[in-house]
Amino acid sequence: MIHSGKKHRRKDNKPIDTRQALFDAVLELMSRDKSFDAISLREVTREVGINPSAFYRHFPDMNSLGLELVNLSFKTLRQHLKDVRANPVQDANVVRESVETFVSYVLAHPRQFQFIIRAQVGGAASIRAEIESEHRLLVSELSTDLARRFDAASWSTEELQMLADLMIGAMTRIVEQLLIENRHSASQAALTELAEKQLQLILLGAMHWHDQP
Amino acid sequence: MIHSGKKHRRKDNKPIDTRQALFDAVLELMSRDKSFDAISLREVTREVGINPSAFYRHFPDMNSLGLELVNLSFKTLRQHLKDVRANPVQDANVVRESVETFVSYVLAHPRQFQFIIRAQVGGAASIRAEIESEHRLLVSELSTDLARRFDAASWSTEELQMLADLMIGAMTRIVEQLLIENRHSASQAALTELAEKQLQLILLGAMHWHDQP
DNA sequence: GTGTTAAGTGAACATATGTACACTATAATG
DNA sequence: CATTATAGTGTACATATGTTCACTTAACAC
Repeated sequence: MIHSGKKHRRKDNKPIDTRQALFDAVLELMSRDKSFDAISLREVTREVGINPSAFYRHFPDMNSLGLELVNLSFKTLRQHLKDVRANPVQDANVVRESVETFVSYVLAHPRQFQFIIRAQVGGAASIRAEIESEHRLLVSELSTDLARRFDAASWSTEELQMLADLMIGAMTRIVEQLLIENRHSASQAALTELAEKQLQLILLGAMHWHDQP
Repeated sequence: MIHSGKKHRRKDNKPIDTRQALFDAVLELMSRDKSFDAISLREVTREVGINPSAFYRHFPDMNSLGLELVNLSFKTLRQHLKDVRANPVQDANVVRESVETFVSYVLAHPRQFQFIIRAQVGGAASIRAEIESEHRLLVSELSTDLARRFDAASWSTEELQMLADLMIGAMTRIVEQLLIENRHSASQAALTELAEKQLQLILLGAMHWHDQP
């Protein structure tokens, strides 16, 4: 008999909690100086407090866990960016505002970003590919945003993507330093200011990009 | 008795070769979809073809091997950059020339760069710290270069470092895509052009950085 | 030559890993 | 209430790991 309806769920949603706990365990382990593919299945179940065999009730292997975690992380990130876009900054200093809210968001979800950043270059090809495609999505979204702010006629899609890629790249590196290097608030302020200046410089370049044909 | 002179070496320099072979083995293994801290000591010795115990004749543990590999990789990279600086580009199109020679260099030493990029976020804190300090060195060197090309009076050291960091960051991301994503020459050309445009845009921004006080 | 020292071997160990299988408990469904 | 599918347990096994120790080998210094 094939179940076409909903899956069975406990009253207290225990299975879902365990699933989430497995995600959390991976994030927790990675926040303790480990790359994703150096984390063993048994370590994860140990962290959660379940039997190693129980892992297979939720994922066929660690790689699948990783892939789902990528999607999950990007989904929340994309939702946040959507919210930010929904009420755009009125202030004259758009860059300052944007960078600051983004930095706060990163610092509020450090483990998710740490996971993404490490898995992006660290692990298996399938996971890297997934992150790469999510990254491209972000670039596209930003470039359509930028299209609205710049002279749409003179900027080609490729140029806009080049610009968006540069901006996201700069922010990615800021995030890396924010999370991996050191976490005292002194350097956080410095990094925020660094990000602001770098983005401002990029925008300045963009404003003069089509000065001489 | 303490040896103050040279160490004993075989006629055919075998010990040195083995040491190098251990480095090579790590690079080779990392080029096959693995982060540094997911590589076992036994894997490395297996790749070289020696007994696991023999590893300890050369390094106390994998971490030390990693640290030395970082230094080695950056030493050759820094030497290359020094050579490039020695005969500066005469051409009007400095950016194009610089990017193209750098991309060729990266493609000629893919495994070293792959190692650096992966170890930078992947592994143990000590290795990350070592890469971070080497990175800062590169930024400093570039910023003194830039000081010569820009109006030295109006640019502060911090601003120069901000600019250098942005440029190196952009190139780092290009290297990542060059090595990790895909390696067909079609995308290589596209990435080279992307790098050129991004650097040009950054320089454009830098030229107008002090327009309005 | 003889002795010394560095490099490499082979076997052994305690421990960790992924996965399989039979099992128990429990929540939802009929 | 009886059935059933899901989540989790316990055990087991083959395999992999880091590290140790006693050993062989071979190059160089004398």
